[in-house]
Amino acid sequence: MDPHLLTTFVTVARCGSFSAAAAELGYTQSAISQQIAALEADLGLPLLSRRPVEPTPAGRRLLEHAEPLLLRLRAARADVLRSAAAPRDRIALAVTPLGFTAALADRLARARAARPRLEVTVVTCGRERVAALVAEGEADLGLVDGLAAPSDPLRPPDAGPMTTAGVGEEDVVVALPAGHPLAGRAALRLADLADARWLRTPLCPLSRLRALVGDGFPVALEHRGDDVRTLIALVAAGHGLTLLPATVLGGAVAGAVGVPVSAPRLVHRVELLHGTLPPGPAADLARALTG
Amino acid sequence: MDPHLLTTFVTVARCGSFSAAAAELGYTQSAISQQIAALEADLGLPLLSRRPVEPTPAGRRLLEHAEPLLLRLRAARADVLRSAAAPRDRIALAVTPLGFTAALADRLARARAARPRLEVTVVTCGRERVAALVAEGEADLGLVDGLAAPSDPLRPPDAGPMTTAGVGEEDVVVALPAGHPLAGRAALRLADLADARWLRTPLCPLSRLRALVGDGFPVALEHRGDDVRTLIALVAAGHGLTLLPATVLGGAVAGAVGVPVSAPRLVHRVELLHGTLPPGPAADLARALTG
DNA sequence: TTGCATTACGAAAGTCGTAATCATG
DNA sequence: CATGATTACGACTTTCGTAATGCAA
Repeated sequence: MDPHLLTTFVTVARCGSFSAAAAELGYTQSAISQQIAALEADLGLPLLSRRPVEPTPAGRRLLEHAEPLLLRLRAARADVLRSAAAPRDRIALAVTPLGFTAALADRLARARAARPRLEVTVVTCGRERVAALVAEGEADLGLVDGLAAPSDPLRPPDAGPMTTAGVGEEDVVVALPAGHPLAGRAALRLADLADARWLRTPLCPLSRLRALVGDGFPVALEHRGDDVRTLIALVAAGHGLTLLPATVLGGAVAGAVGVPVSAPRLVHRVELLHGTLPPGPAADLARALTG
Repeated sequence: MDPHLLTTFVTVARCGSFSAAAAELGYTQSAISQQIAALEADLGLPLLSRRPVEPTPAGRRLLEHAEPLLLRLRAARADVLRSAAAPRDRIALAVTPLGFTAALADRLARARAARPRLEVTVVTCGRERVAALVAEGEADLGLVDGLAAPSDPLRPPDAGPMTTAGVGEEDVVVALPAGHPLAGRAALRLADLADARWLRTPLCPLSRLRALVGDGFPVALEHRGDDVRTLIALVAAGHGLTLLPATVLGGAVAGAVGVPVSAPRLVHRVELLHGTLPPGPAADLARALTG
């Protein structure tokens, strides 16, 4: 179970081909074949069926372990290296699209005012990638958002030991087309909307919604991507509903209306993610964001 | 960051000596020296100070990552192997001393009655070890106990992906010497006992208690080991207080008295731990224990 | 001097690439 | 057949053990 072989294995599984994986990893077909053979010999199990190249049941099981394992390995390496590195005046912030709220942007601005020389990079990406970037030390701090019961933690993806701290909670609204029969209501119960058609979007994962509220929430349309304006346009055009933070869809925006959720009590929560921070700008910024 | 080198590193760090680690791992002194050198070269950092052999700050950081990482690696391997193995009529159960309650023993007995050919092994050990045994597949099921707020999960140590399920909660009592001024009370508030002297014992971790109740609970005596009778004897002799499940210290036992805790609301909770179980005796037993 | 880590070096094993071979759609 | 995985084999690299060397109590 050499990580080297594991990396090759996940690449082959992803590519569905030995030769494609060889090209991607800069090896020859033959080397890949030998590595997979070595891994299979080590475990005493076939991991891939050939022609077409697909993981066997055991291979699928290994895949589930391998990715997070390799991530943790990179994270450990990065953390040790970082712990010995000199603090730098460059900060990288990884944020989910709805995680970087106006309030947090303000706090960041105030913190920067006190440290004018501080270079800041902000990267927007999905929650798993945020966690991975923070774990691997590519980002010093991460901001992930999600639905939660009030003051409940978010449970970000496990990418190794990491500190989390809530940095903001705000109300949640149902995004409805302006002409929707319920658009005029003062508040809505989510249970009453479980049979409506919903948008599947990374900005509001339906799986999370079902875990918090219950079954239902059938998918009307899938939206891939980060852009909130696209999402609101889809809602406005009646393709389906979604949930958004109240500050994002305050009143009526571009043909969509946000109606507060009265039950169950839900909040849009933002959490700060970081590894063990050495004293320096990153730690200061973490304090500033925590408020 | 080869796991092989990592294993060598943690062994050397634990032994505090290259030669002792060499003996333990079945290598020569020279090989160990070369492996540590390779790891240090890979990270570009000194990890051990020599004479005496002690981890450097970077080495300490690496140690924190290495142990759980290696555990997860073994766990992944075991899980893949297990997923492909035929179900066997032998079950191993890893339990913490207070995790294997009478109620659970009964459920186990009933489950065995239905499957007379089932061989069962029960291993008692600490919570980390239970988690590790389950993760590595040495045990099919684990039972860990701990203090928690009612219906709150226990958060067992992270040893890889694992399913947890509550299998029992019962009240908690403060164990007091029979002659203690408070021994006659119907109930006690823990906050009032924060200044009393407490026993440090793995059966009731004070760190957990402090996290749930607050600071205080100074240590009067440390007890290492699993034996509840020893613990009760220590309480009876006035060496300090501890918390126990109500069924363990129901009335007065051997000079100690259990007084219910009225505030905060705490329970002694037992959780079942297991990996993904293939259909078979282990899964059946898990169902039986869950009740 | 003694115990223990390091270095030098040769033997053994492992890993990769080239090229031939094999299997399957 | 043709595409793509496997096998054979040689070159190179890595890793270990033996033995000599270095170093601090």
